[in-house]
Amino acid sequence: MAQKTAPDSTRRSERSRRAIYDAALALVGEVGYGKMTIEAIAARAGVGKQTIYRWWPSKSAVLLDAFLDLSEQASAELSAKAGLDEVATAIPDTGDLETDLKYVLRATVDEMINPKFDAPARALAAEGVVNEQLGREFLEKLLEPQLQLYVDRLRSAQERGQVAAHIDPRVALELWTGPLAQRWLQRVGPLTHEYADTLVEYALYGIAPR
Amino acid sequence: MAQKTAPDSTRRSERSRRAIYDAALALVGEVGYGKMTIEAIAARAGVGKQTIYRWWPSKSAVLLDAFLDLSEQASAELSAKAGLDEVATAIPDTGDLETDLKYVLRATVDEMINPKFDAPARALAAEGVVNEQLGREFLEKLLEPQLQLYVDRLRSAQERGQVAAHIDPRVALELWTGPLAQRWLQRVGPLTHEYADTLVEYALYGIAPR
Amino acid sequence: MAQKTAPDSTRRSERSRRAIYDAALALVGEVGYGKMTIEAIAARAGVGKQTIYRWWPSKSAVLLDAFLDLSEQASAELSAKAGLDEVATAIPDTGDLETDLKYVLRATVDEMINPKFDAPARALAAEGVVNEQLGREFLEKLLEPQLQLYVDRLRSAQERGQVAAHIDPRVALELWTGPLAQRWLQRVGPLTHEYADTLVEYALYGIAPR
Amino acid sequence: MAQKTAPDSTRRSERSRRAIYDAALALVGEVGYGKMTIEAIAARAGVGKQTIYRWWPSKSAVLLDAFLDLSEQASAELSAKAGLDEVATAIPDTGDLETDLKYVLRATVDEMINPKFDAPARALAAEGVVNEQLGREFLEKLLEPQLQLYVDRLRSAQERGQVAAHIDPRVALELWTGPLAQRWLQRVGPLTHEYADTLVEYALYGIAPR
DNA sequence: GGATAACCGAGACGGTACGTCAAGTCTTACG
DNA sequence: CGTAAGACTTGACGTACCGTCTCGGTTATCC
Repeated sequence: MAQKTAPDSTRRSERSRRAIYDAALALVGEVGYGKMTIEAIAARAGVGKQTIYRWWPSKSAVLLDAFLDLSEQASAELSAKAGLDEVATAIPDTGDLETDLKYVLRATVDEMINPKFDAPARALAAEGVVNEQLGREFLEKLLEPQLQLYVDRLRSAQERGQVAAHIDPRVALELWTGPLAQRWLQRVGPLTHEYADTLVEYALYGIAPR
Repeated sequence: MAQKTAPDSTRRSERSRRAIYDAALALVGEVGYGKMTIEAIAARAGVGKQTIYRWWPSKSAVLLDAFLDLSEQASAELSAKAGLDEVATAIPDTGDLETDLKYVLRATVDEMINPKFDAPARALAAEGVVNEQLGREFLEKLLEPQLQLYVDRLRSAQERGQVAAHIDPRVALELWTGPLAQRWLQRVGPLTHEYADTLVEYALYGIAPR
Repeated sequence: MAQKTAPDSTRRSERSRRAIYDAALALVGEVGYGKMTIEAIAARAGVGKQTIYRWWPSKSAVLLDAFLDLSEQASAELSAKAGLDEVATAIPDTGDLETDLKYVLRATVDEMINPKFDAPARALAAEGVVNEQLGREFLEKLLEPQLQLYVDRLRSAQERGQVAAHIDPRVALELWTGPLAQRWLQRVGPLTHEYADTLVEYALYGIAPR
Repeated sequence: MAQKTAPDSTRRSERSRRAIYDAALALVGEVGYGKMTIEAIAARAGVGKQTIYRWWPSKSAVLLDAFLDLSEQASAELSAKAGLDEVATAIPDTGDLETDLKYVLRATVDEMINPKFDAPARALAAEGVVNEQLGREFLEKLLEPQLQLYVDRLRSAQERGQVAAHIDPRVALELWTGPLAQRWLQRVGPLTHEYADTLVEYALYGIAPR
């Protein structure tokens, strides 16, 4: 375990961490990931470069943490606004799978379009494509939990006979997450609520005549 | 006109271009896109840096051209091996859509797994996520032609009543290209022939009980 | 009174001070003055950085004190070994100036050659050349007392008629301290006992034919 | 010969070199050697840092070259002013050693007092004390040639019987260069023309009664 | 004998400069 | 004129220390 004597996190400056997150998110939006530099983050955050290097191994790691923090805050806010005590952690289950999926997918589209999320998420996704280590972290911490919600919802639908018994939920969910991701990241087509609806219908009933 | 007196492409050195392509593809495989530098390409190709800057605006542009060149060569070779006079430009049409799609998707999986293609394609895809200009070019020159083949094949199937009339082929094809791309780029799950087959089945017949 | 509430020296840790001296002297010998850092001294001495900054204003001040301490110890030791109660504070006065000077200069050469003294003394001398404040302190605390001994001895010789009456002792002594210092610091030539002897002879009798 | 493929000096930018010399000399005077940084030299010279690192291994090496250049210019100017075709390369030889030495030593004192020379020369001397490699270069390129002039002049005097035959000129000259250097570098006393004269007299005729 | 103020070790912090790398531009000499 | 070579300015990299600033934890008097 030849670690470089890891820093003592109890003495960490909370104010610096917040400032770094804010600076990173602001910069990735303003100049893009490629031109975002650690020096610029440090300068904008009013922080020494070393303070960044002490706690993160790379630019992408900073941005990942900043984005995770942003996501947490955002979902906490959302839940608070909805008057809930706890953070919402599931896809709605009205009993009607099609309706529920369309609802969630429309929300997903909205998020993908929101520049506040788009810029950092896109940057992280891109970096993850090429940097396996980051990709796995991105997957594990952000994507996987979301995907699991679909798995749960699909199982519930299966129990009610709304999804065929032989279907593997883990594969099925990719019928809509895959296309959405592709339109988002590769700009293969416009990202609209209508598209989301169509996707749900095609996925549920197939494209072959019934 | 403030154009920088564009270079005269008739006097361009073919040998240099080839060497640059080879160097770029080799380097992206060896050190990855992020650590691939123009200087290294020039050095490895035995070429002056200016020769690269004269003909391409950026690292990603070089790699895109190199990869396009590689793709052309590869498909030419493939066609030649198959004893054909021309390059294959269509998805097989045996009359059975399911079989044909499975065939093509398995081939796609094989390509995605082949490191010779994976490294540069992945790098370009990643860069395209974040660099809109490059992304559009990547889409237009590489993805779109492939997608169009699916559109054609789906229309043919529609005519034969194997795909419901109300289905939009342009959206339908994303039911499999999307998930495949997601597994490839985001490592959401393993990329296998079985997965490709399952995808085709789900897409064709839906996940709801028939 | 904008004094920073000077620290209370009665509560000062003797053990820390000693450890700092030892560390400073060891380091200047091992890595040289330029590469000796306050952090390294603190680490090697097992001391917090603040403990150094509390008591000294700069790296050179630490080293100066460390060296003064070393000198005191050394001359105390020397005197003890000679069975004296007090520290020797004068140049021997056998009545023969030439002999006495040669004796002292040979001892000086020996000290200049001893690496234990050479490393820190050289570092301090160098720093003093460029840092007037330190230079003056070095001069006042180390050089001047030594030089005064020569003045005293020369006056004694003058009284006995061994040195011409019109000679200014304060200048005369530089006839040998100057050359010795130059050979030591600027490596203008080898530092040997023979050289010391020659110097004394030339200084006493001049270089013109008598 | 594991050199890092030394740069091609024929393509070197003369303008950059000059600007670097000027900047280094100006800075050493303004902020002192310790606070003079390579970055500041580069900035002041309007030059990239790499251009400095390409041609010199260290701050001291830059300053040494700058000072050598300054010295050359200065002595060329001096000779030109005196209406000479060539650079003066000897100590005057009027036949009277005492006069000639006093003349030269007074000029030396003037130079040591001139801040334009003092700042860089002092810095180099200090660095040379602690950095043997630089010290040797300083000695070889600057000091030694000066000292050799004294050797020549002394030999001439010896032939004429003005210096005793048994005297070693190489040692004798240190009787005045040593003290001068010590007063200059260690501030052991004031540097004046009178001091220079006294030194010559003591050195020539000794301090013992004749 | 318990409070309390200082020093102490440790080390995080905002900074500056380091020496290196590569970007993109410019100049030189060759074919 | 395109080219190989490579010096140039610029700017970011990741590291090392600077000197300042908490943070607990010992001492070490002083009530």
